[in-house]
Amino acid sequence: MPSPIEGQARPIRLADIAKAAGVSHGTASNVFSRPEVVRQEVRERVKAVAEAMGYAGPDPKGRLLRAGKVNAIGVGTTEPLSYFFEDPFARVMMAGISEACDATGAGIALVSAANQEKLAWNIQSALVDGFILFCIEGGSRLVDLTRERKLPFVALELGFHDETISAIGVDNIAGGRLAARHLAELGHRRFAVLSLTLGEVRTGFVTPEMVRSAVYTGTRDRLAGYFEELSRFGVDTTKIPIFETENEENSTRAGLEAIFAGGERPTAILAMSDRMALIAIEWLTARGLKVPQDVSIVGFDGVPDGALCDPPLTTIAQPITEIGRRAAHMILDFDGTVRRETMGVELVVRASTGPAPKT
Amino acid sequence: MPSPIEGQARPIRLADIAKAAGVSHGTASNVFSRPEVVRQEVRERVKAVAEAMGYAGPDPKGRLLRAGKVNAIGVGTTEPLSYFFEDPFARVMMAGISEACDATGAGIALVSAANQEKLAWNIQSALVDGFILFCIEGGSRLVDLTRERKLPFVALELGFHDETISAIGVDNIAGGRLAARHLAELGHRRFAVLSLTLGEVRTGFVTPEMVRSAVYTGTRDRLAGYFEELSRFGVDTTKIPIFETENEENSTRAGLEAIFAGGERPTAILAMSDRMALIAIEWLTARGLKVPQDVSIVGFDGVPDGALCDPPLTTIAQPITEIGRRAAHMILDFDGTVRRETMGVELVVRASTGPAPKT
DNA sequence: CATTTTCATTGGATCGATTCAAATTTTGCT
DNA sequence: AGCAAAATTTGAATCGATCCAATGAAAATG
Repeated sequence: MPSPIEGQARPIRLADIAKAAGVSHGTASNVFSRPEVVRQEVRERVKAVAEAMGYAGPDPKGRLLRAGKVNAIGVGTTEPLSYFFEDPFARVMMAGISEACDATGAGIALVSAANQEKLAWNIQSALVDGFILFCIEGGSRLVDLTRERKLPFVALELGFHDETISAIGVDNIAGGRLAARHLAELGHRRFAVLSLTLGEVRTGFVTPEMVRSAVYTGTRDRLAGYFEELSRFGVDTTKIPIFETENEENSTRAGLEAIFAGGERPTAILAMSDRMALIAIEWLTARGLKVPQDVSIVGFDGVPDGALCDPPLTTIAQPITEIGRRAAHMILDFDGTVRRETMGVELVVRASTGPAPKT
Repeated sequence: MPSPIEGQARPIRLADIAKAAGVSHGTASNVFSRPEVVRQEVRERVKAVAEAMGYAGPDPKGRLLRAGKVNAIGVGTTEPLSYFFEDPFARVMMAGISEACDATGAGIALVSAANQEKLAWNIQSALVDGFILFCIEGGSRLVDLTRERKLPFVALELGFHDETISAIGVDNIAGGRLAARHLAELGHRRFAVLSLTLGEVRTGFVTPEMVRSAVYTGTRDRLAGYFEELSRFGVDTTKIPIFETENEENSTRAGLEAIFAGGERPTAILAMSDRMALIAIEWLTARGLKVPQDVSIVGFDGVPDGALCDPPLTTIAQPITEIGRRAAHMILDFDGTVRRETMGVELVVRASTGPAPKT
């Protein structure tokens, strides 16, 4: 007798149905994929046989090989998979990607890996038509791996000097300037920067030397924007402490400790991500420093959380959803060309910035 | 002439490499998938040829057919894809699923569709080893479609009388009782219920008749839990208004309008989801009613947002992450058996509930 | 030197479908 | 009935790999 759990006796194939129904593979195939070309009587007979034999329908694995197209786009990162559901920036981006995929009926495959080997394998074996890459830390390795697949792909953040790959990002220099100008106009003259990674993952204060050799041009550009603008206001930018974090709690806190340990405390913090800015607000508040009365903070990204925290965060907003949408369309409507798009950013003034304290 | 963008001249196959390198396709295959069995000299030659010809590596499409296993689990819903990144409940669940997938190196494929036909096609053609189904509205159709695939699948929420499908859910009756007892003990006697869907999607007040014929036993059980417990406190449950919503803003607001339009206003609201509870808090506050001084609210789910809102939400917490983890493992370690797991729930008292107002 | 082991390589079979030119059957018309 | 046109059906080829039994070559053993 068949075992209680059906399915371990090798699954039924289309060929089995064809034989049982006394038709050719071709006809059997047509019954499922182009029913209109087969005579009704035959169609019904084949369907009945399929039903009776417990056929699961044409196996997508087989179809795929023939058809060539998966109809899914892969989204890759070196972070764990939960990043997609927990990080506010990633979530908004994914919402944009989802929108485009929903509209065309494409699926989304999330690809990630804790360790390097698995990452390689996962990228190499992902069943997708193209990739969208979240280039955070480890981004260049991710890009190299993906390039191997010879599938279309887009890097989010144009943080690469490599002009041969498609990418969508924002005007980081303009964003940096906007943030800096806002603070300078409020009278601030003593600053500190919470920076994203410049190259290899590390943590700590950054020297001008390191800035020059930065791998991530995105980080470098934001910094350049900050400094260009501050120079105009007569600020000596060489004195500004820059602390590189891993854009998470521990290293950001460490950075704040280090920055506020010095004698000349800043009255304004330029954070390269809302995430860090939010952590900074919390840290400062817990330390008894008022935001913005004692210290002003400007973030970068424009994630929804920034509007909800206390005080609401002044930030440089990226059109995150739109970037996601466009990235997805680049893959979905891939035409073989390399595209590099730079989106504009916007200063959103909320309550985390105020006039410099008079001292 | 070859176009400027490489790749449209039919991609290179393993067989091409084999021929060019003068080895059999068997050996060529081994070079990539079991390099240790081929002599170093040969291995290097083949790799060099592959490199020179711009071979992208063994195509997963081909490998898949042979190997049979995709190494990815599909997560299905009838909501749009963005649901996974925006809904707080779904996000926590996905985090649990992600954790399990990360640990085993599996990928996640998100499957959804706006319209019915696409849903069918997407489920039918998803390249996955099994499915986890978010059974919100339209759940039964989703289950039927998935069953056709004859792949392992798990329904989240045991909201189905059908005992032949694997499912993980919570003890809804116990949850209902916990919520009701908490409020009753605070002295409340006038209640209203914001309910999830009972069957077909609709909105409006619910009759006892409809409750009896509910398709979603999850909804029915929560209701049963509420009422059983309230009866013990001498509350006439037949007088309690039950408003069925679509678990989103508009219908929940409509429900509140309807409930508070009546003469006898409730002093306590039993919401079957934190989402509705949160909307209710906002609605009441905007109306000048104080939570919990005028109206107490208990949610259901235990999403993180509930702890952050004002006032923080008292709720029945499900072990959401754990449910996600287990669901993923059911697919990943599928052993052919049907499993139905019921998880416990917990009353989390925060500030949205307080003593009944003395009238 | 003959014989057994070990190591590499080969090439055919297979995974499960779709496609398409050719063959066959039906239908339509005179 | 006779014949062209239309509608169905067939079966071989293809998609791109992996697997494995058989074969051949080289190394180890008696």
